[in-house]
Amino acid sequence: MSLRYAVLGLIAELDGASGYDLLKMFEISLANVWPATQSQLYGELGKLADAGLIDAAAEGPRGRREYSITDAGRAELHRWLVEVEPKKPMRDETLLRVFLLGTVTPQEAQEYMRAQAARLDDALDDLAVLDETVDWDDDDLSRYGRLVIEYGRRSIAMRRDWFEWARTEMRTFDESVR
Amino acid sequence: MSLRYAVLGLIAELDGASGYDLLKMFEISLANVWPATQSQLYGELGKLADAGLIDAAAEGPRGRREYSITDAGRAELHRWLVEVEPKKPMRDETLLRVFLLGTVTPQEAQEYMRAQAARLDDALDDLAVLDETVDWDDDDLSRYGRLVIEYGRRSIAMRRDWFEWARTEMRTFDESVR
DNA sequence: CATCCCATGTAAAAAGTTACATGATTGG
DNA sequence: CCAATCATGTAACTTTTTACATGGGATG
Repeated sequence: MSLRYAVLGLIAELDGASGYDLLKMFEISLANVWPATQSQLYGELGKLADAGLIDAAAEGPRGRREYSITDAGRAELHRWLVEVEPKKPMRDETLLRVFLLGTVTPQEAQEYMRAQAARLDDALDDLAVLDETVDWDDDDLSRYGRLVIEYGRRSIAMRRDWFEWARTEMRTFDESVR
Repeated sequence: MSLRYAVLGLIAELDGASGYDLLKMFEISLANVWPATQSQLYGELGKLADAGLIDAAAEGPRGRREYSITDAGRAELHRWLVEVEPKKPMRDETLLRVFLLGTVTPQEAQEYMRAQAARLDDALDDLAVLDETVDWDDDDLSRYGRLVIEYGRRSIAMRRDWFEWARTEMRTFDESVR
């Protein structure tokens, strides 16, 4: 159900946005938070309009349709944000691989861990560049967006450190096997 | 496609496991890594058997069917682990909420952040208890499982710290608005 | 006037969730 | 013998992904 609130929330913050505008937001700002495809987005816009949570303006220039949140929509968004318990069915493919790393040779496992740490190091660099490139405004989206970027930075740094730590731990496994 | 390899990998490590045995593994060890329901699991076992990646033994005591990995299955698991690039379409509902926190009052936002930090503190305590309760064996699954637990611990600690940091950051937003 | 970007929509498939359904064996 | 646990299977639904399809408007 979160997609629904992601869309509703974006419309609340970006009044008068079109499906296309929202799609760009999903691609840029929400890419690492709550990705959504064009297909999902337009479908959800239809459902939100049917439910009376958003209003669709008449078609503009290229069939463009601008949306704005209704009072009912604002109330529903608010309810979700403050009342509904977040649930966390987090799936982590990288961790799954680590969990199964006992099925390959120690050399391959080491190499895997090393490559992951390196990949995360690169990601940290990219994030630093991004942070300097983007000119952060003072609107809500930018301010909260910056907090989310910092979250990403800490998350990646933590993962990198863990991969390096775990790699040395795994070396002690190999020794005990020998 | 990862579910397929989660199942295949578990069978590789726990030779002769039944669907039921695997389900317990998903509930206990993989709950926070790659959750799967009974429904998904039995379906996947059928597909893996059809694809020749696992062998199903004849029915035992209570209709129990024991699975073991085939050479083709082991090769396919290996290929996935070392050759296929992991992809990370991570969705984070909590982060999505933070992203949209500009739509509620500063007081409500503060309370949300505070509650999240507290929740993560509790989770850290639970994890410490779990770590002391479980008696870790020396098999692959236990050793790698411990690495994954440590990942969880670091991840939760990082999140807690971030929530506390972000909460104070958000207070400066409110001041500039006033 | 062609190419890029704006702009929307739908169909089909894969993945994941929830619920229902059934029966055997073991331990107290 | 009764309850808990072992054990499997399927149906219906929701969510997510991938692909196809179409056309208008701006810019060089």
